[in-house]
Amino acid sequence: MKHGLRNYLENFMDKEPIFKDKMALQSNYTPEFISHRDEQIEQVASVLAPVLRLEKPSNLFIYGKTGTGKTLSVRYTTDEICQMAKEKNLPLKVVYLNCKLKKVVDTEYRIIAQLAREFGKDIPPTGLPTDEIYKIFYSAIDKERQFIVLILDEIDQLVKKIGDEVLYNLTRINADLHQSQITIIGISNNLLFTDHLDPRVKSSLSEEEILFPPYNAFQIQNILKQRVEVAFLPDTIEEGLIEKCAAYAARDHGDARRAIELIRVAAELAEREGSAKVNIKHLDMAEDKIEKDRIIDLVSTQPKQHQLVLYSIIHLANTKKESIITGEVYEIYKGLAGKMGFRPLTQRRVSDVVGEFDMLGLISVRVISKGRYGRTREINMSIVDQTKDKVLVILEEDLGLERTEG
DNA sequence: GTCAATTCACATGAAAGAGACCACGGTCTAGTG
DNA sequence: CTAGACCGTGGTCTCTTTCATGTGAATTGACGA
Repeated sequence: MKHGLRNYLENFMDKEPIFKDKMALQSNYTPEFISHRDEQIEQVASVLAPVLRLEKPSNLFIYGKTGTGKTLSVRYTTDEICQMAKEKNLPLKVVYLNCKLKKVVDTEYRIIAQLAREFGKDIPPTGLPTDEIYKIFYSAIDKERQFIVLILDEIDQLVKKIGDEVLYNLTRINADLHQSQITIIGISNNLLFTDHLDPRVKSSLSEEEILFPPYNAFQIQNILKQRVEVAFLPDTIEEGLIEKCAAYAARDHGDARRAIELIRVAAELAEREGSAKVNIKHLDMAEDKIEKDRIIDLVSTQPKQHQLVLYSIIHLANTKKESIITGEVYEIYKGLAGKMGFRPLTQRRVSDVVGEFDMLGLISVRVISKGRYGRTREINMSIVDQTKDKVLVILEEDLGLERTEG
């Protein structure tokens, strides 16, 4: 056994490496040049540039689908401006906040606390009244003259979670500041995001707007080539693979991030397999793996009660041909919960849980009215059978259930 | 046959409670000089 | 005398429950041709 391991490791060392610099495929990597976004970068720059003349830039709202280079372009531009400001000794500070990172920012309190922390204030994770936090934050930024650019990435997530009140407060903050000026850049994946926003917030947030269109297949190809050159050793990628990969990614709305992840995972698989080249087969495997990993991760991190609801749904999906409705799920769930000694949640709650699964893309849900026979959700599994079985096993393990036949 | 009323089985909303967590300030205790 | 342990208070956060209201079309039943 010991020898086996040693052999394996030695083997691994001997093998031809595929990666040269894996960093270039990480999602937080900033390439030296950003392709196909010149126009947008220029626009961002032109909005922010006044800060170099000590004028407050307009608030900026940026939208575009995932993986269209929004974050990258903004960070790139702000970095440049920051650097220039530094050279000229201008008081500029850029704060970047990704609202998607749970646990960091999903309440009003936490956002402001996080912001205050950026300005060197130590704020407890909880325990203080919210307006106290605001006060601390205000005093933190207003203690010296400075320009602040606040980047709120995935701002749609934020509003979905806690509403637009924070944004309202933030956009109005300038009125209360004597020394400093704050500019907000909102980045959203959701194109329709501004529609259900308080009009006051909307108008002040989107003084300027920039749209990031999705990349087309050709552009993704370029980007991939660029990254691949940095990340991989020469001759490790099979002919035509990049094109194929770009085509995959372009198929689902031009997401460059996905394309890069795809090729990274494919290469990892190839490496593990001991293959010297990454080929189409690996790419296909990678596509499966990414999806599967995502789902499995999602499922295993759910709370027990949610898992049980999901288990009930899958169980029903396996035993029953026609589509599933909420009532059935709840019945099964209640039975199982009772058997396992949980106190079952109310139907109201389960209804929401089902909705959450829909949001996560594990199931797809449609509200239908069956006339006289009521109104309910029609539930369909949206994960493939193979993965579904795996999920079922995980759920059974997590919940300590016996395998139920059927 | 037509049309409005009814009815079902939940969906969807709002509010509020339970049980965590945490900071802060006051009080108590034990250790130190 | 003082540092640290130990409360009680007041605040937030998350997950739930409770109570209320909404809803879309199959079904029903009254009505007129």
